[in-house]
Amino acid sequence: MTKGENDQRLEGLHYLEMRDRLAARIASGELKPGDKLASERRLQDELGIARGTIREGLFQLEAEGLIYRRDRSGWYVSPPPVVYDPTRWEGFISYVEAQGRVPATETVSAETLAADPFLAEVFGRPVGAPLHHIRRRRHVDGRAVLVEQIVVDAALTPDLLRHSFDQSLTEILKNGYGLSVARNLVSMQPCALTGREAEALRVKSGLPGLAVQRTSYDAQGRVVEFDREHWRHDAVRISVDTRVR
Amino acid sequence: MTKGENDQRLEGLHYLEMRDRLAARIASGELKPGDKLASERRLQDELGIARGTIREGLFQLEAEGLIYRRDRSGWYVSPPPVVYDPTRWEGFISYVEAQGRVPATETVSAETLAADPFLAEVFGRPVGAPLHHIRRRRHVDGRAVLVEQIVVDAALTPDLLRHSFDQSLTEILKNGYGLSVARNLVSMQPCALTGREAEALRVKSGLPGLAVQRTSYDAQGRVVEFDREHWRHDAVRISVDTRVR
DNA sequence: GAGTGGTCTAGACCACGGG
DNA sequence: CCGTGGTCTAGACCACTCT
Repeated sequence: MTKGENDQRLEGLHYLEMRDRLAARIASGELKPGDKLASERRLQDELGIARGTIREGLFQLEAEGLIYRRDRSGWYVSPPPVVYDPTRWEGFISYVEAQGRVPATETVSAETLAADPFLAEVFGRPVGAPLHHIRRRRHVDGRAVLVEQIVVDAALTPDLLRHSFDQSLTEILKNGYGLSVARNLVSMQPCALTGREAEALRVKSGLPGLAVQRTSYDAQGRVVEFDREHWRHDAVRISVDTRVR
Repeated sequence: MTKGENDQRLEGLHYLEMRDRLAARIASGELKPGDKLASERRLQDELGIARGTIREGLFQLEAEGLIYRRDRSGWYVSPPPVVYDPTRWEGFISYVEAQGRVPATETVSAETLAADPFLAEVFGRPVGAPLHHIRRRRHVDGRAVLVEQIVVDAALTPDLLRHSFDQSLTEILKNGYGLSVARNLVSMQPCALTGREAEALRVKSGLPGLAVQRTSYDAQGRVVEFDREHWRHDAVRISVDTRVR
């Protein structure tokens, strides 16, 4: 504390100090998206701070979306988020590409299940009615950013599961079944990624995320699609443009 | 681990174990919104786990929005979030009350400042044009849930700062100046509450939050209001209902 | 096998809240 | 003033990744 060697003087709290210093190096462009940070034990030695304190600072930067971790590999500078307008009926693939990023989709599972009371209510169908359930994981520039579970009414989309869902579901519904969307009901809430979602995104349980739930209706008021998405919190910015009713 | 005294056996990781146990007590209703948890040192003794590990579990529950802390007072069970539709031109006060909760507003500051280049661009006015800046803190049931900075064009709202802003700004703009909103551009991003925002909300720096930015236009396309809000992540759920263009 | 982050312990002192 | 959470230390071992 009394050695004036570098700029090592710590004015305030150690972890905020180190957070600010790293944030400045990222903002200045000295550290660029994708760059790997020094390991926690290296930082520990360099800064003369206990590892727990180092980690406290790293968690803050992670919460701010500036850095992220790859399990047991290291800490990396985050790429910029993609902008997402959940009210628009255009697919993930098209808006990610429009932003100059590389999207990818993986189908985790696809099956037809009987409607439970909640989904029966959503679709306005009897309990037990067949519904297609599709789970997908989606990537931007090679990083998994969201997992989603889509439910569609099997009565409107016979043989849907014969398709490949690694491409655009939007296109399949439109071209294959003449279904298009006239209205979206979207709800979003910050959440913690845990259990199945955390595993699928390969993040530590408890990382902040964003849960998005969307119900899409066609012009006749039928539910075309019911979608639950879990996003990495640092991967997305929501943007909505609306006329006031 | 080998004593079968209670249900104290730990199957997995200690902090996830304790998170799940507390989450279950909250879900079951044994712990209700507003209830205070046992202190960290009490939990340490009761569960036979180091305090750092206890805290790790508490942080997870905090990230999930199930509990929150009052600085150096203790941990409490969170109340349910309020539902917020940022595209609607109705005030905080009315939608909070409509949900059976008690809103409150505090004006932190109100001043007229010259437009910087960014705000000049937003308002389509020259740099240096006078803009009213209003900072407010808003509460639900006595808990501070958001801070906001509102900017309005002084040319459209002469003498605006003579009003009290502890009431509805919506009403003032409509009744006092005939300004109403036809279009909203809203952008949201998970963030970390730090510095000024964290202080104002009296939360620890680094707590996850939601940053909302809204630009409101009237029917003539003039910018009526530019608003930056920082919410506690556990206090709000966003809901949007739109027709597809 | 070496290096990384992930988990955990057992202490310590501090700053602030509230009775 | 006491109890609380907030910060910090200095270790340890584990599970996984990467090469």
